[in-house]
Amino acid sequence: MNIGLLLFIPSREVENRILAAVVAAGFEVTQAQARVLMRVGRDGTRLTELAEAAQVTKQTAGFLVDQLEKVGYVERVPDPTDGRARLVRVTDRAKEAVPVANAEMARIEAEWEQHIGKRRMGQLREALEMLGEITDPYR
Amino acid sequence: MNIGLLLFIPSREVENRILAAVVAAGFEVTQAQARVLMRVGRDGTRLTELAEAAQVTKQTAGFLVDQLEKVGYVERVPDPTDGRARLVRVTDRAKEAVPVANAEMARIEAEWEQHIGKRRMGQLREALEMLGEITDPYR
DNA sequence: TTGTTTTAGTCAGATGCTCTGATTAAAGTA
DNA sequence: TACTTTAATCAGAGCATCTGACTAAAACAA
Repeated sequence: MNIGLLLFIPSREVENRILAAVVAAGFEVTQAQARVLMRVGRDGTRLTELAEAAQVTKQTAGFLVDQLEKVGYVERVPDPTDGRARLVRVTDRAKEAVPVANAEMARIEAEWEQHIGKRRMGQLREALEMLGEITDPYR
Repeated sequence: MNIGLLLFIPSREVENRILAAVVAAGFEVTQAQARVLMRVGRDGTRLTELAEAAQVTKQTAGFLVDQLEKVGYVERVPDPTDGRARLVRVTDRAKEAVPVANAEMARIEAEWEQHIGKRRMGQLREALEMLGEITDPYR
């Protein structure tokens, strides 16, 4: 079986379940918004960086940040080091979603480990981290 | 690092590169169309089955099959066993894309094996196949 | 300093993919 | 036969994404 599909299936499982958990906890956010939100750093991140990290155009990132801003999950503040730029920052309200997402992620990992064993989980993670070195465009 | 993201990055790499190779070979097809096309079986597949396999609604599958039909990559024939249904079949023209996709897949796997080693590739595949047992909704 | 080029972001417009809800026709069932 | 389920389509809508054009600030070159 095609390794692309083998990778895709569990990755979608993770995405779907984490989003479902966050939505169930009362956060109204879409998959696309979440992908952008996930990439916002501690001290704020520029739109251009978000676009690169999420693999979308600046326009798309801007569109999604507009929506996130409208519902109060991010805010835009001026970048003190560059008059053209603004920093996107996660609000306290949105930060409350983090533990929800982490808990679901831990649950998924536990289920997987239960099924394939601790050893194989370790091998899986090791192989994926190394693959990231050659497939991740953001590092 | 989040294992969902670790899985997603190489899976996207595979999808992007295979699509790019197929498009470069002169086939005009989109990612969404390709995902449906990939699921059409040897002797034809019903729209409903395609929708399930590709994780989309029947309407979406129908929309994509319409486009694929328009450019001549699939055809719809009556299902002899059920008057309501029709079978979607891949045309000879579209079948020519298969070796192109396979060649690119082989190239990717070779690159990965070069980077992480044969042993880890084997472990990766084994772990993913086992994970498929609990995460793949179509088996 | 002034002029040119690059960079950060936005505006406008279009397309593509996906969904929900309603409908038609055939098949299966009581 | 009458009812229910299934396969597919029609109609309408929303979201995500893109390309191209633009503005303003910053960086750089002469």
